[in-house]
Amino acid sequence: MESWTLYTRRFSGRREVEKSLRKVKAMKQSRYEPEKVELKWQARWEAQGLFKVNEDSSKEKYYLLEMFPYPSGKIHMGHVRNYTIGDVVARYKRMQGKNVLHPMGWDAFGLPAENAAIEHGTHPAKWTYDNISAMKTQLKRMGFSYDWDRELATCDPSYYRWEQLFFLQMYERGLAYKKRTHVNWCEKCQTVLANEQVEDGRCWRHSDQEVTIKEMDSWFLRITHYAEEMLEHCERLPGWPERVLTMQKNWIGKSYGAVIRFPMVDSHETIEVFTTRQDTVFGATFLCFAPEHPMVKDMIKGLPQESEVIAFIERTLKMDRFLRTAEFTEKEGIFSGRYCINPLTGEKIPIFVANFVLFDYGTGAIMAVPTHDQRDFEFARKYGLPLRVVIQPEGALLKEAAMEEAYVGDGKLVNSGPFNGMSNREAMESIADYLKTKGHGCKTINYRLRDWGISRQRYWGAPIPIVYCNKCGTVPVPADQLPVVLPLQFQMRPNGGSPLPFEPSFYETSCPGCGGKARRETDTMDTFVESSWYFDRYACSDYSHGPLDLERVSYWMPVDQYIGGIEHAILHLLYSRFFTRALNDMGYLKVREPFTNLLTQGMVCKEIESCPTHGYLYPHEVKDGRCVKCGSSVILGGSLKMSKSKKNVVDPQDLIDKYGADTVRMFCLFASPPERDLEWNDKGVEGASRFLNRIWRLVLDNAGQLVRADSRGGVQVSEVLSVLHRKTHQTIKKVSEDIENRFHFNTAIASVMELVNETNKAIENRNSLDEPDWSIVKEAVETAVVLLSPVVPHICDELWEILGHRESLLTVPWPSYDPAALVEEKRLVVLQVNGRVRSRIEVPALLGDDEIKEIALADPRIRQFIGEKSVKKTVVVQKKLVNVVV
RNA sequence: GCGAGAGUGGCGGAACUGGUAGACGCGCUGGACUUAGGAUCCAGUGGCUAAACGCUGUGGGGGUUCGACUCCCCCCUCUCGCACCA
Repeated sequence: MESWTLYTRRFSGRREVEKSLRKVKAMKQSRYEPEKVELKWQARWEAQGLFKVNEDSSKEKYYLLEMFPYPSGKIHMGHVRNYTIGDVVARYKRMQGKNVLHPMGWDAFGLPAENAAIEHGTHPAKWTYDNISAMKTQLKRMGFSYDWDRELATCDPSYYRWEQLFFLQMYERGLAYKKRTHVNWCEKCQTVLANEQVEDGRCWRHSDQEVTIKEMDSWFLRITHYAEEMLEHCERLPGWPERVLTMQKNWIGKSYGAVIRFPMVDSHETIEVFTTRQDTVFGATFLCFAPEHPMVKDMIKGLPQESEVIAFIERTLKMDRFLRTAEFTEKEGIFSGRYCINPLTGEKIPIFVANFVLFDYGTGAIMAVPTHDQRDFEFARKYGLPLRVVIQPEGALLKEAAMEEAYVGDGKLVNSGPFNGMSNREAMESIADYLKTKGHGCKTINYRLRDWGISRQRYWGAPIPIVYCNKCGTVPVPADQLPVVLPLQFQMRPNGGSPLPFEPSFYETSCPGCGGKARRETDTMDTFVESSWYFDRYACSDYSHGPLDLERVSYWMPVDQYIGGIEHAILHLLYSRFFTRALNDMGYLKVREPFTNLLTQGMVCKEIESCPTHGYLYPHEVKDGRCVKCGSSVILGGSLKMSKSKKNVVDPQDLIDKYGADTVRMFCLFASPPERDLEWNDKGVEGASRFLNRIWRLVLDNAGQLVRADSRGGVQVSEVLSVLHRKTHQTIKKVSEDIENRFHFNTAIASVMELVNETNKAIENRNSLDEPDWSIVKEAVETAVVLLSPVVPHICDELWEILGHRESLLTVPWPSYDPAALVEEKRLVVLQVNGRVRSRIEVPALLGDDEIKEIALADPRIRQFIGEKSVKKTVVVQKKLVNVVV
């Protein structure tokens, strides 16, 4: 109240009011208004078609790709970070003269569309296309330099028709096949999951949903055909992070061992087991089957144990797969009532069915050697099965009755007939050879990788182009009848199931072979199929004569730099590598590896806050460290990946509205190097905004002098300006190297900040600067603007224009530094005594090491620390440091 | 358990092949301008100390070296991936 009267009284005079108004008006004109600047340049870039790119054999190509998004509704911070990193590289490479392909599209099939359709009474297609349009607007608002002419959506028939063609050709080549199997079933998704999509026994997208086993007919892609090659080629991907390669190698899981055949008693059948320890075969005292194994049901038929065994199998299969095979789960099994013969000892040994044996791995049956395998040991002890030591360690004597755990180390063979006395390592080979000559088995290589099950009982996916005919059986849809269009007139079923099996207008068809009545396949493909080749299609997304225009694809592929989240380290990347090989074999591609360099960016994290009674809290629900609902003090839960459920998300749109896209881009890059997790910090965003305001003022406050000054004046200047000149070129060097060698944008930005700080210092007394001085300042300012332009392209283009240029910085060549400008006429040399800094001196740069040493030894502070002691040694480091050892 | 990565101020992070530890930013402190300041500018800011290029300091302990955040050995903690794979 009082201050208001004061205010009005003070400004009551007319002249004062007018004066202040003029001032405000002038201030407004030069104020940095991000939205205005950004919209202006986005419109201009678009009008000029600046981001469009064509194949040009005279230029070196650079294919930069970021993982395309699922159109979930709006972009999140993870997208912003991923795409900002990509955009900086794309713009940088372009300024370096490369022909850069930088496309964007939509991974548009998938479950959330179906769920949203049910929830909101809409159609998955409408929901998806609405989301695409909303997210596209947001991506454009961020100023990313995509060539939108190449945009694709995988749910469009013009995309998935080619995928259906690939499927047919894979079917012809035996790379796609159908089989009845035990599949992972997610009740929430109402569909099958691939092994890779099961995490800890739960659905990869429903962490609260346990995956169960169901028997079902499914289509598979024979990814195992390329297992060995994909494993070997891990060595040829030096541009991939080591940990991703390790995960891929582990997933393929190659192991060397042997298949051994155990003949059954009272039957002509033999049981095959896979083992990596054929050296212990003489110690195999029983045999175990996985409950799923089809042989079990046949061999127990009519036995007194039959019903008991079947009950055990059914009970075991109902259990959660993860729990059943978890390390801490007790080993359980049941005697089948049948026996087989250990082919090397000739002994009759019992056959069990056991919960811990995996049907998916090896042959689904194992020989059990309780003395030398911990699992078998536990099982044998529980069921009172015999033990026989066949490997004796050096310097100890194992006795079966006294053993408390299996001995899994090396040693000499005992109880092993002709192999007694041999080291178990040698016996690996010898026993394998022996098995082979006797016809009992052979050496083999086993992979953990299974074929890729792609059948999904879903609506919102690409139909599998197959028809079932009573007469002709399974018949592929002829290529000229593609696409099998996913009809859009159906609604989702209320329980979430696919309408396709219930819609005769879809599944009723005629057989392409005999013309008779036939039924279409109603399963659709796993959406990972679409993302396994979208990067190829970007090269020619308008091509309509086939899936890929070989000429254009060959120009662009492989992707030079792929950028995305670590969460795709196995699934998407492995499938893409498989598809690339298959398409190469089918003649569609000339490359065998899709991605030369891979950058996996870290997650965007933020501190979570929670209340003991109200759970996770949004920031606005916390006041002074207390929950606004109940007043309890809030618990800080550490920094975790942003997620809606933890209420720690930051909506990029809010930030764009408040600070502008450039600030958001800048903070994402400045907060941490890309491969590390990014810790969100609202104050840090303000810091980024502040810096942009500083550089804005630097240019606007000095616009007159800067525009008038000569570019690159080389005249002799004052001390402070020669430092600035050097700093300018040092910064060019630093920024170029940081981007080029390691994508460390945080340090690149930091060094431009230093340059700006230095420039501000140099013009502190701007009235004393003369013409040549201003040309040095101009060089510094322009360099800062150019170097920063890949990071914050809008403000830089605006400043560039203010500085008197016409073109967008995207078309300006990346600057190179002048090595001569880096040379310093003086150098700071650190003087140490016994490794401790005791003094610093400035010496002329031309001075030799010997002279520097002399000066150092004469330095009063150094003399003081040497004192009475004698100098033992003096180390001189190339004009940088002198260490005197006493 | 196995594999990979990481531990640096109050915080995010620098220090690239061993050579001034803490660039840059945030925060904080003091000051300037201002009716006001959550705007802007200036100065300071690892700890200890009255102060210093004095001591101390990069998870802990040892080692190599004239010199170690950096290399080697042992230990601790955290993150991620894999995990009964026969």
